Amino acid sequence: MEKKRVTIKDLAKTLGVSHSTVSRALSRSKAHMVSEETRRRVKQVAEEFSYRPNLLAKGFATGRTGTLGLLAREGYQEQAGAQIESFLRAADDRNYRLLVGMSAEWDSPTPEIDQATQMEQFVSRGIDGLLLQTIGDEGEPERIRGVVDGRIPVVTFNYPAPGFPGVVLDFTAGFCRATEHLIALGHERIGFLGESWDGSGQGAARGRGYFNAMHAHGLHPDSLPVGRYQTESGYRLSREVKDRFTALVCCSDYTAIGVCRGLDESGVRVPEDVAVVGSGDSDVSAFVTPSLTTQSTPIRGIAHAAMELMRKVIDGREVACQVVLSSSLIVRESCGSAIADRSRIP
Amino acid sequence: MEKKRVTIKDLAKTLGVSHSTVSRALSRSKAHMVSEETRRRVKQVAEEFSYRPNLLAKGFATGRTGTLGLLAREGYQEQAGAQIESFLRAADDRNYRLLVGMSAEWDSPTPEIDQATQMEQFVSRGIDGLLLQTIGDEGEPERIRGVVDGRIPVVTFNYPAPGFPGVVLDFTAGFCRATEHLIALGHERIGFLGESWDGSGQGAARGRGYFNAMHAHGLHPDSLPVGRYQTESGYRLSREVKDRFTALVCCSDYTAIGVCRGLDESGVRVPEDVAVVGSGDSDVSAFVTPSLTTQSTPIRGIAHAAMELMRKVIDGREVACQVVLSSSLIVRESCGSAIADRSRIP
DNA sequence: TTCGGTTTTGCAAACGTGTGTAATTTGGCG
DNA sequence: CGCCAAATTACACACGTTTGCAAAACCGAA
Repeated sequence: MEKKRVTIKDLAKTLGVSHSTVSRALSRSKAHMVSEETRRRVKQVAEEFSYRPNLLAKGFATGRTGTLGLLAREGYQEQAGAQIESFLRAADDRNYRLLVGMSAEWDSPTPEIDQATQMEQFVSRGIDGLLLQTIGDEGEPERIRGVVDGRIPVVTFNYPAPGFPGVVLDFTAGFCRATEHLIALGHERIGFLGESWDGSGQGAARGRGYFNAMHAHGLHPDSLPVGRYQTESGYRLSREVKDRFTALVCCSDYTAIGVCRGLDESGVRVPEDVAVVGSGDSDVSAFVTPSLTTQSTPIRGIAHAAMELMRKVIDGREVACQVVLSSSLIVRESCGSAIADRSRIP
Repeated sequence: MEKKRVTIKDLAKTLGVSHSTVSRALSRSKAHMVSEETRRRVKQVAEEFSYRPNLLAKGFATGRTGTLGLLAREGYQEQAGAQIESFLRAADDRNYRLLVGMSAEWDSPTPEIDQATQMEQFVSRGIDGLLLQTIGDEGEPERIRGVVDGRIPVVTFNYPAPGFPGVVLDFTAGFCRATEHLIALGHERIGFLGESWDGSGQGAARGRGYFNAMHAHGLHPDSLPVGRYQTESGYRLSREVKDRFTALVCCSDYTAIGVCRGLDESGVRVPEDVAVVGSGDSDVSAFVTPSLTTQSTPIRGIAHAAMELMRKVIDGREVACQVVLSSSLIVRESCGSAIADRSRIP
C-alpha cells in the first residue's frame, strides 16, 4: 500500500541523466549551470510525475530547513493563542514554517527546565532560528546560550535577555501612564491587580510602572495578587476591592472584565464608584459595558518586529539589539474620564 | 565559530567501537542487543559530551519524525488561537511536536488551494500525521487524498470528510436546542446572526440547527449575515435588529457581545426587549453584563479526542470513524430565562 | 584538424542515523 | 582443547538531497 514517493533519482532514470543534474535543474544553483533545454525537460517530467522534494532530506543535506521554532509560554497572557496566530502569519509572509511549542508555566514548578527541554528538542529538529518568549529569570541568558551555543539565531520577546536580540513591550511606561491617568482624574486610593512589582529579575514590569507612578506622586501603592491573567481571577478578587480602592489598574482586560462584573453584583458602580483600567486592547474591550479604558498591546506588531529581527540576524546584519515597542492608552468609559472615546475600533 | 555538534561517530571514536554499536546502545532496538556493560559506557560518554541526537537525520533515516502537522483555518472562529493552544497541550502529552500552519480564509479567494499547498509543505517535511481543520467543501476529501495519498494518517476536525476519521461538534443539534430554548420562552420573531443555512456541502451547520428548530415550530426563519466571527461584526449588525426581532441566536459569543453593546447604546434592553444567546462559552461570557446564555464548545475536548484518534490510526487500530461531540446549553442572564444560572465556572 | 576555453554533465562523497548481514567474541559442554 | 550455539559487535549500505571536482561535450578560431 505505502507507495514510495517520487525522488529525483526516479526522474533521473526516466530522463536518462544523473540525479545531480536533476537536482541542479530544480534548484537554480549558481555554481554549475544546466542548459535551458534540459531544465525544461526536467521540469516537465517533474510536473508529470508530480514530484515533491523531500524537504527532510534537503534540510539534512543543506543544514537549513526553512523552519523556525516558536516557543511560547502558556497562560501568561490569555492571548497566548492570538500571539501564536500572529507569529504564524508573520512567518508565513517570509515563507517560513513554524514548529510551535508551549512551555508550561503555571502547572510546572520549574518553567526553566521545561523551557530548556523544549529548546533542545527544537534545536535537534534542525530549526533555522528560535523565537523565544522569555521567562525573564536570572539565569535565562546563560541557559539559552547553553542550549543554542551560537549555532542558531535567537530572537526573544516578552523580556529582554542580555546578549540576544529581542522585542520588548514597554509595559512599565504603559502602566505608569495608565496610573497617572487615574491620578489626574483625582484618584488617590489606586490598587493594582497583578504580579507584585518587587519580583526579582525582569518580572513584574507592569507592576513597576504602577509603582513608579504612585511613588512619584507620593501615593501609597497597594496590590492584590492575580494568578493566571483570566476573567475568573478578577471576579474572585472583586470582593476585596470594595472599601479599599476608588480605582484599579488591572494587568489584563480579562481581569478587568471579571472585576467589573463582580463589583456590579455587589452594587458597586463602575466607573462612578470605582474606576477601572485594563490592558491588552482585546477584541471585546470596546464592547463590554462599561467599555474598558485599556492599553493597546500590539501583538501583531511584536510578531512582525520579531520576524524582521530574525531576518536581519539570519542575514548576519544584526547581533544584539532590543526593539522597544510602546503601548498607547485607549480611554473609554470604565475610568469615568470626560474625554472617553466612544468610537469603535474600525 | 559554528561549532559542529557531537555525533554518534564522535562518541564511537572515543569509545573505540563502531558507530552502529553506539546507535544501538542509545536506542533500545530489539533485534541486536548490546551488552549491559557497553551500554553503560556509551551512556556515560554520551552524557559527558552532552550528546544530542540529530532528530532531523533520525527522522530521515527512519521515516518517522515525532512531529504532527496541525493545519488550522484562520478567522473562522476567533478562538483559533485557543484551539491551537489546546492541540499543543494534547500533542505534548503524547510526546509529539507540532508543525503548525494556518490556511488563510477570509483574505484568500481560494481557501482550497491554500489548504492544498500547506498540506504538501507539511507532507514534504515528513510529518507523522496530519490534524486538519476542514473547510467542508465538496471536493475536500478528494483533495486530501490527492496530497496525502494514504501515506500518512489524517484526522479531521470541524467538518467531517468522508473517508477520513474525524472529530465533529454537533453544532446543528446545539443551535437547534438553543433556538428551542428561546421558543419555549415564548419568542416567535427569532433571528439568526451567522452564515446562511442553505450553503452547499457541510457549511452552515449552525444555521441549519436554527432553521430546523424554527421550521419544526412553524416559525419563519430570518437571518443577518456575519463576516468574521468577531465582536465588531455583531456591533455593526445591532442597528438592524431593533424592530425586527425579539430574540437572537448568534454564531459566537463575541458576535453576541457586540450585539448587546450596540443594542444597549440604542436604548434596547437585553434581555427585557431582546433576548440573546451566544455560542462558545468563551472565557468572558460569564462575566459580561448581562452574562451570556451560550453553548459550550469543548475546544480542549476536540483537541483531546483528535489526538486520541490519531494515536489509534497510527497504531492501525482505526480507519474512518467520526467522533461526535455535543455541546450543552449554558443558560445565563442574556435570554431572560427564569432558570438562569448565576453561578460562575470554577 | 587541433587546440583552448567555456558550458554542461556525471561521479562520488557527505550529511547523521538506523539496520540487515556477516564476522567476531564469548561461553558452555563434551 | 575443540566445537557449536548464542551473544555481541563491526561492516556496509540505505535514506534523498546537495555540491566539489573531474570528465565530457561543445564551440569558435587558428
